[in-house]
Amino acid sequence: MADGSSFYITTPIFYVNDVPHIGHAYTEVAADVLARWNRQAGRDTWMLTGTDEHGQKILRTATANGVTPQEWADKLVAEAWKPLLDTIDVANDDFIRTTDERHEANVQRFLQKLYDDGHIYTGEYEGYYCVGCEEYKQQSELVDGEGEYAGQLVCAIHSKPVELLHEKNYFFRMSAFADRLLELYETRPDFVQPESARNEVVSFVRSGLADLSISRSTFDWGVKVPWDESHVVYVWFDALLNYITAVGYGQDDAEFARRWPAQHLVGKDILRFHAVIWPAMLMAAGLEVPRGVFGHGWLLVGGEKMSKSKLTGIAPEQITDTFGSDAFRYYFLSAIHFGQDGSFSWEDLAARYQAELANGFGNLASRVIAMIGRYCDGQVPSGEAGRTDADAAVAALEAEVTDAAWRAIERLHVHEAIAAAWRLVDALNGYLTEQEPWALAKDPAQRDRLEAVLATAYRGLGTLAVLLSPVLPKATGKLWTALGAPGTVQEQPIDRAHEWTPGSRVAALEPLFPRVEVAE
RNA sequence: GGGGCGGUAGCUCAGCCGGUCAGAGCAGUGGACUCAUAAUCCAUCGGUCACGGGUUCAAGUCCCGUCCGCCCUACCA
Repeated sequence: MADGSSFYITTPIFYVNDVPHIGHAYTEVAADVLARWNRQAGRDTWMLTGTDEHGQKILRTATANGVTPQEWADKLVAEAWKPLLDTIDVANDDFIRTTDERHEANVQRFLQKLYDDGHIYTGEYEGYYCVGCEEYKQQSELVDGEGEYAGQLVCAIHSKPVELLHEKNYFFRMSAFADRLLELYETRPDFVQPESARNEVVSFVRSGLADLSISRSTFDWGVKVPWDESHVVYVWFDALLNYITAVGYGQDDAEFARRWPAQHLVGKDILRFHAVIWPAMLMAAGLEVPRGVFGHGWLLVGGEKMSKSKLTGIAPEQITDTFGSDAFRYYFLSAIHFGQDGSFSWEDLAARYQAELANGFGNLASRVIAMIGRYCDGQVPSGEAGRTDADAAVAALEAEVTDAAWRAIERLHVHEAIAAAWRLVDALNGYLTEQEPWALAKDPAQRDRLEAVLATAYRGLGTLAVLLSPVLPKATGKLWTALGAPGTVQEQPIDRAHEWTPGSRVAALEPLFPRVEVAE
């Protein structure tokens, strides 16, 4: 079970040039559920998210829009990225921007230390640079252009011409850390999850690591290299450091010691930055490597990957406007095996909303609350006198799923945790059908049994409220109120969900997941 | 070119070291029930397990090849 230990979880910081789509929201929601769950289990929890605001692409976009890059970033943070967190009900503890003073100053501190310790050298770099990708491309990543770009080499991802750049750069001796990285993957097999992601990382590092160019001098929108202000720090090197600058690196040792190391959650497309470059940077600085890096899958829409670069995304509001934030959270975290790619479709979303949330959980809550209102005048019965083995079985299941869910969360298997809780939803619906409290209510002689059945259902419902509160914070909050239970549902120890304290009276409950009329 | 992953009921997916492995959920169909959001519960229809070979007493489950989708990673220019 949980102790008071620290749990620090991060999402990637969003590149402000993008428009939020459900892929971004998926990562956020996953991190948020893990954070809420750990927090509710008594761990000293911290969830960080934020924005990545430097780099040539943002400079160019801002210029094209006639504003400074800072103004551009401010606008997008205020109008797109922070609102996204509200849209999907994310309760992050902090939001870092790479333009924050606390970040920039300590990126410089970090870099200076690496420089002083001999991990950085001056070199010459020539290569094809894709502005869209913010990185130099290998020949294999380029294709011949078509149409207006015929005859030129273009980036395979962006289909835009690359530029041949030749610049003096500062290089990070990443190659020196290959052996230590391999040892890390070896001794901590769960450092990179899932297994498939780990295998790719290992084979990548085994094939040899090159040093990393970490500065740019062709533009100036970035953190200045402290010993050479004609250079700015490479945007990825800058961005990765947010995970430590946000928790006190360089300026609050106590806070840093309390939080670090973090569990990182990333899309598998940026796994390498987090599982190779980032640990190497930390090793060079003499800091602890992350607790782990989990690379989740992509959301497939119509069989195709949703793309950050191609802006083929679906906006989260399209879903939450109709189904609500709880349904958004539930759908993506339960329907998709966390770590694997998952198919999204409106049909599937609507079907699961209806079958699982409305008819399964929501209706269960309605019928139990309604029966206590009707048969017990709203008084929560103790039910002690009429218990049978059936009630003991439900109680045992509550304990079992509570335990199973928590074990799943500890392994970051969110979908398993939800599935465990859902076993209780199904069991309670079945229990009610078998026990037929509505029939018991017609016979005064069965009064004790009726109260026992309703008490058992009531208890089970409360356990569900606690267990599902990280995933369905809004609905379980309403349910908690209807149950008349003391305090808030978020205050209940989730690793002992089945031990919640019942209330004395139930209150009316509106449908938690109203039926949705679906177009098409 | 190498490496890896996937192709199982209409849909989304489980099936570890070969022997009730042909499954689950949803959808569909039939029935029961009425506390509840026309809900719930029970039963049931449904698959040549991508394709072709092979190993074996026995293969979605191992081997070889082919096709399709995807990921990682080279080389030549």
